[in-house]
Formats: sequence, structure tokens, C-alpha cells
Amino acid sequence: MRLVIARCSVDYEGRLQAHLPEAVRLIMVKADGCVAIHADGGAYKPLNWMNAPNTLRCSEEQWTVTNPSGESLTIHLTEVLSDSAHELGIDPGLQKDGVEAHLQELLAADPTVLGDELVLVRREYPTDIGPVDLLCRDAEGTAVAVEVKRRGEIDGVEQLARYLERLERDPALRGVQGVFAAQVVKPQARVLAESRGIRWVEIDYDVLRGIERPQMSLF
Amino acid sequence: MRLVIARCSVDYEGRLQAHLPEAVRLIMVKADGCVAIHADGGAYKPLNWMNAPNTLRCSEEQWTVTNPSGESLTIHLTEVLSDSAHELGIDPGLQKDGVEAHLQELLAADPTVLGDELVLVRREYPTDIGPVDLLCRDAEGTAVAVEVKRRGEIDGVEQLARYLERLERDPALRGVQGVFAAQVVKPQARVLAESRGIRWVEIDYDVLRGIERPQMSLF
DNA sequence: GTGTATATCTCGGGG
DNA sequence: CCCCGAGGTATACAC
Repeated sequence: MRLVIARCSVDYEGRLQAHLPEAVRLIMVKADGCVAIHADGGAYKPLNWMNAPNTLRCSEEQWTVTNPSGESLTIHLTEVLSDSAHELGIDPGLQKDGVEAHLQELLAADPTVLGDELVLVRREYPTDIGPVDLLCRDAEGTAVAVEVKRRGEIDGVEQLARYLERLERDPALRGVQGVFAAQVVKPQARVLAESRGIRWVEIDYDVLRGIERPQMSLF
Repeated sequence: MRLVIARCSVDYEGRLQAHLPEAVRLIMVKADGCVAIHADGGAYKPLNWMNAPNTLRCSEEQWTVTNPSGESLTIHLTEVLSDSAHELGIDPGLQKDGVEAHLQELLAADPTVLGDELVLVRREYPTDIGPVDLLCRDAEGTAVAVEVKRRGEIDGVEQLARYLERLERDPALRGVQGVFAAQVVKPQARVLAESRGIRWVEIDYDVLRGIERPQMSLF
């Protein structure tokens, strides 16, 4: 990784055109060839960047970064204040927990959290516009399609509504019900769900993890 | 801006839990207090980060970053290879061109690109769920609501459909038609638009810029 | 503050 | 390769 602190102006041309007036900034060049121009603030997003793969041509006062899709970044250097390189090696990567996939797993393991006597038919049940998170059957044998979100917002309800529209066309699933499950269901999403005849359920992630293996706490 | 190259392991706890095993990485601390942990690859997104405002407590071998919403980032330093600080000053900021706002401007200036004899009524026409990009009238006086996107995807069609549903309730706009305009309209968005009775149009940004001021090239 | 829409979104998975 | 969905999305803007 090469880190350059320099007074520079920058021009990007590609998906849009953008220009950075002259100022002192950090130019970060990673081992894979990606380049990022950072100011001293504004969260982690750089002012300008080019993702790998890139071709990098450096002269004393101008760098040109180009990529195969025809985008280009031109950096005019007027003063280099620092220039260093470091060997970092391959990163083992991030381990995550708590995302939607895990919620879906837990609900698949015990769909009764979503409704009495629900039985899982399959996860990622396919439709021609994408897979439904969970397809279940209730005690009467009625199909129940479940959309799982970490945060339940309006577009998640729309997504489920689209799936229901498709599933309804399958005679075997006629009369399919919808359940919108999320850790938090926003007010507007509740209203939309109800007006679409979709039931919404707020689920507690920690409780879900607890009841996932109840036998462990019982004995 | 402080730049530290160090062998470290990192734990984040907040909206999810995440762990980074020990490895050599760049730790970037900006003037506004935000912290980002970068590997030597993987575009501009850091492996882990904390946005400002933060409280940063640093000891020899452990940094703790916390924020007011209760998130925390803990960095265990096992070996510091480099540690430098640089004064960058306030950045003048990025100047952009070519985004959706500009597309909307150009289409407002000449709606006939979207359909013969369309006349603009107003931009950002308000509804109770948000503003429609353009409201026009055609030669017959029928209202036409236009949603402008850079890339036309399925949720943009849904958005327009929601607006149309609201506009239809206004007697003055009864029979309102929908036009979905984007530089590229994705296949799934086309299908959904057509099934919703919404016309879609792909617009060429460069051509649009050209015809914006035709008198300049004619004389 | 919430709610909504955008982003050179980024990133990963599946066909 | 494109398409699609998720994101600790972040960010700006209106209410």
C-alpha cells in the first residue's frame, strides 16, 4: 500500500464527470491497483476513487489512472509532502454475525415464531422474479410466504407483495398469505402491509437465538 | 489525519458484531474523529470503520472507539510499523456533473424527448407520499407523470406506480399516464412497467445535452 | 428528529 | 458477464 500526502487537483471522467480543486489530500494506492483520494473528514468515503483493475501511469507531476471500462482519473500533483509504501499481505477478512441471512436461518429452524403451527416448505422458494425467503404452510394447509428483513421498510413490503402476486398464479399455492418479518417494522411499512393484507411481525433476534436450542437451557 | 500501519485485531459491536483476526492493516483517523481500518485491497470500503462523532481512547496496545449511539470498535495493536500525522486543512469539495438532477433539468427543458407534444406542468410535483419528478400534459390534455432515473430498475417503477395511484385520486388529474425515463431501463423494470401500464423510455444523456441548446449549433 | 430517495453506491451470489 | 438483492449501506434533503 502506497500512501502519498500531496497538494493536488483531481479530475474524474466516467460514469459522471467530477472535479476536485487543488488542496492537500491523501492518495491511497492499494496492492490491487485501486486508488482513493481522501480528505480529512467525511466518513470513510473518498472524494474520488478508481476501483481495480486499473492501469496507473505516474509522472513527476501527473498521475493517470484508467480502467478497462473507459473511466479515468487524472491527478495533478503540485507538491508532495509525504510518500511511503508498506507491505500489508493478504487480509484474513471480516467475520460477521447478525445479518439477514442469519435471521432467515433462525426463522427457518422455527417458523412458529411467525405464526402458530407454521411448517417450513423451503427456504429461497423460487419465483420468476426472484426467490421468496421462506415458504411455509399453516395448520389448514394454506401457503404462507415470508419476507425477512433486518429493518422492515416500505420497499420490503412491496417486494413481498410482488412475490405474492406471482405465487398466487400457481394453483398449488392459491390463497397464499404474506408475512413480513423484521426486527423493527417501520410505521409506514406497517400501514402498507396492512393495506395489502400482509401480516407483519417484529422478531427479537436475541430471543430467537435463545429459543433456537431450547433443550440446552432446559436440561 | 493520522495514519498508522500496524499488526492488529479488531472487534466491532453495534448494528452487528464483527471480528477481524490479527493482520497488518492501515488505521486511518481523520480530523473529524472518524476511524477506518483498511486492508491492501478491496476498493475504497474499509474492513471496519466508525463514523464521526466518536470518542477515541488510545493506550499502547488497545484503542477503543465509541459513538453516542452505543456502537464500539476495539483495536488490539500487537505491532506498530508506522505512525504519522498530517495537516490537510478543509477540503473545497467535489464538483459533480451528470447525475439524476441534471437529467431531470434537461428533460424539464424539453419534455418532447419523452413523448410528442408533451408540455411541462411543473417539476417536483408534490403528492402526499413525495414529489413526482415531472408532471406534464400531452396534446389531449391528459396528465403525464414522469419518473427520472439514471439507471431504471424495478424499485423506480414501483415508486412511479405509487405516485400514479395518488395522482389518480385528484379529479383534475384523472386518467394520468406514467412514463419511466432512464439512461438504461433494466429488463425486469421493463417487464414490471409494461404490466403496470407504464411506458418506459431510454434517454441518451449526451444527445440530451446536445439538443438542450440547439440554437447554439444552428447559428 | 424521521422519512424518502440517491449513489461513480459497494459487495456478494446465482445464472 | 449481467442481474439482482443486501448493506453497520452513507448522504442529502424535505417535513
